[in-house]
Amino acid sequence: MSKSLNQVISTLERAGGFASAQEVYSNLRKQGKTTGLATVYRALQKAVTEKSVDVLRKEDGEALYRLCTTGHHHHLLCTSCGKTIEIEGSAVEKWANTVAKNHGFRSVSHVVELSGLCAKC
Amino acid sequence: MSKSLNQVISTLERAGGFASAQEVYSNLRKQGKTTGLATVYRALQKAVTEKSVDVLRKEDGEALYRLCTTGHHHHLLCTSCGKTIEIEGSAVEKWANTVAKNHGFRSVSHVVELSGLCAKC
DNA sequence: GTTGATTTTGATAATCATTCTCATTTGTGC
DNA sequence: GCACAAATGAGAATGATTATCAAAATCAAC
Repeated sequence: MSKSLNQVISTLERAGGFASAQEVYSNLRKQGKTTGLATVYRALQKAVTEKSVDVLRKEDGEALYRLCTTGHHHHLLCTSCGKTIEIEGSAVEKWANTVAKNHGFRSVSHVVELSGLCAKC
Repeated sequence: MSKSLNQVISTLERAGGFASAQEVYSNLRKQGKTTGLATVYRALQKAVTEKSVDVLRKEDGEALYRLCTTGHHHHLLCTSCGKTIEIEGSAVEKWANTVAKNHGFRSVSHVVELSGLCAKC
C-alpha cells in the first residue's frame, strides 16, 4: 500500500509542497511511472486521513493537496503563481475561541485562508 | 436580466440564507417555475460579482451560495443543525492586512469560517 | 403596433475533477 | 509453488459546472 503513497508524497515534495491530484498524476507519468489516476487519488485520500497532507480548494473548486509541516497553521496563497506561505496566527486562534464562547458554541474549528497576489505576480 | 436574479435571491432567502446552485434550481422547479439550470448559475455568478452573495465550498467541493447582509463579515456555523451566525471581526481584518503586507502580497482577500456545535446541539 | 436588433432564457451537450468498477497484478503466509 | 487477500491501473460512471445555440422575451425607433 505504501509504494504509491511514497511516490505521491515525494512528487508533492518535488512540486514545492503542494499540487492538485491531476498535477501529481501527470508528473508521475512524465517520470515514466505507470501509476493510475485512481491510485493517486487513493494515496492522497489516505495521506489526508493520516494528516500528513491537507486539502484546500482553489476558486474553481479543484482540490489542492499540500504537505503539512507539523502543528496548526494558516496559509497565504498567491492566486497567480500558487506560491504558498505558512502563517503563524495565535491572535486568530484566540479570537476564534472568544467568538465561539460568546455564542455558546463548543468544539469549534476554524478555517482561515488568505489569498492574493505575491510580490512577483 | 433581473427577473431570474430576483427569483434566485428570494429562493436563497427562503432557504434560510444559503444553498447550493443545484438546490436553488430544484426549489425553483418545485415552485413550478420553468427556470433552467444555466440561468440559475448565471444569476448566481452575477450576484457574486455584485457582492450581494458570496461563495464558499463544502468539503466535497460543491459551491454554496449565501446571501450577504451588508458589509464584510465572517460566519460561525453549527455543523449539526446548520445554524449560521454572522460575525463582526475587525480584529481579523487588521491581522490579515498586516500579514499580507509583511509578505509583499497585494489585493489579498480572506476566508474565515468557524464551525462547531451550537448550544442546542 | 410593428419591425428589427439585442438580450435573456432554457434545453441540451460538453467539460473536467473525482469516484467507482472490475479484471489483473502484486504481495504474503504456508 | 500455491492459495488468498490487498493493491493497482484502465476505463466507465458520476455530478457539478460551463458552453452552445436556437427560441422567446425585451427594447428602441419609427
